[in-house]
Amino acid sequence: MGRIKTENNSSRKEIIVEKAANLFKEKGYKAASMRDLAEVVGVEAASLYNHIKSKSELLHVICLDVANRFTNKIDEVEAEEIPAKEKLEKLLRFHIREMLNNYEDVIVSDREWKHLSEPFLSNFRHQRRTYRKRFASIIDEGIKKKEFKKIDSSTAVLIILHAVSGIESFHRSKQKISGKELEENMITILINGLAK
Amino acid sequence: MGRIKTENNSSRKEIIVEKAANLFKEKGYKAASMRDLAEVVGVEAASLYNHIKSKSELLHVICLDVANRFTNKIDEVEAEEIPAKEKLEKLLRFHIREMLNNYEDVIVSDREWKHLSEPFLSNFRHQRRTYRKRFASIIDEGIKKKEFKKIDSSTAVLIILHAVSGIESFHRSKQKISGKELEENMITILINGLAK
DNA sequence: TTGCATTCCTAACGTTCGTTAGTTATTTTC
DNA sequence: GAAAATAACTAACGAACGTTAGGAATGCAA
Repeated sequence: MGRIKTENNSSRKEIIVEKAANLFKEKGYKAASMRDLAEVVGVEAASLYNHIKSKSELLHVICLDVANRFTNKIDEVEAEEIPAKEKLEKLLRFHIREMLNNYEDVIVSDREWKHLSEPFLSNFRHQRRTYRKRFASIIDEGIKKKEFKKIDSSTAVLIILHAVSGIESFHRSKQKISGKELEENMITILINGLAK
Repeated sequence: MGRIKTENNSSRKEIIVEKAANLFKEKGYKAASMRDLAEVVGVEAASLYNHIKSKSELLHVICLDVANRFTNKIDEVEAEEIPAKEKLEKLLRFHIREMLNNYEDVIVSDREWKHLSEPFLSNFRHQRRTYRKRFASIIDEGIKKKEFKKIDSSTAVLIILHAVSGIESFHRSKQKISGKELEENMITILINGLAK
């Protein structure tokens, strides 16, 4: 009867959530069963319920954590008194680094949030919408101050956020370039464009 | 005992596939049940099996059709003798228009292909990889001819393809701008960048 | 209008799912 | 080292799933 190994000051629940994020990313929330998760954790399925309330709680914890990370960052960036272009770059670099380092939760949050149960679904939708509006405001600010071209800011947000989420494929591919190179490439393309 | 209405020369199977694409897009492949689909089609679940072999066949038909549409287009574009920049723009506009007009299948194919069963999964993976390589080659060609900046072409492909898939959120939002405007905005941002 | 193919229905199958109950083993606390 | 708390186990539940079997209704060709 081997127990869950609890190392690095992390509780058993935290370990389960971490393994769940990995599993949800790999198979999708619906396709990942509690028995799958149990096997990865090294325990019987029923034992998981000593640490968590339900499968949906796992998704909720993951999504909430990701949402809070990005909300905190945009709070921080908005407060700085720097040009909009720098604000955008800081935010963009944060997105890229999150996708390079903590990508499992981010991908799950991005892709599986629809399966959240109420009231968390409504909360998440609201937080997401608010975040995008604040992001668009930064771009609008840059347009007003002639730092950016006159484009539709919500389209720009849409492009940026989805472009970043494409870093997932980078993880799967035989990475010919480093994370740092990827970051610089993305910044260049998105801010300065492909054309010479 | 109401039959499936078969209008516009489309067979009953085609109608089922169409409704399935819509349902898979809305709920995800795994979360969408055959009973859900039956309800949308207006029939009992078992009746669907007079027209299709299995649930997974539906996904397979959708993904294969999308993959073929894009493969045909890149065949066409590659054959033209025009600058790489124009090839890219043509391809990009095709992606955008597909996402504006036939987006349901495209989204499902993009997001749910992992649930394909063998050998279709391997085939799809191969076709996808090949497509991206050909796409990257067009960009590399542009770099060599000084039409584009010196960037990593596979990163550029990654950004472009995922940026386009973000058009899905555009469908959901109260579209303040038109499809045509969206298309021009995306072309501008991706090819010329945000910065002025 | 009869005969045949098609399309639908009801009923049910075997599986897998998330989860609970009750029990046993391990760790922590004093 | 006994008592209490924690975390694992086995067994099983009811529900939902994809799918099949077999029969009834419908549409089409003669």
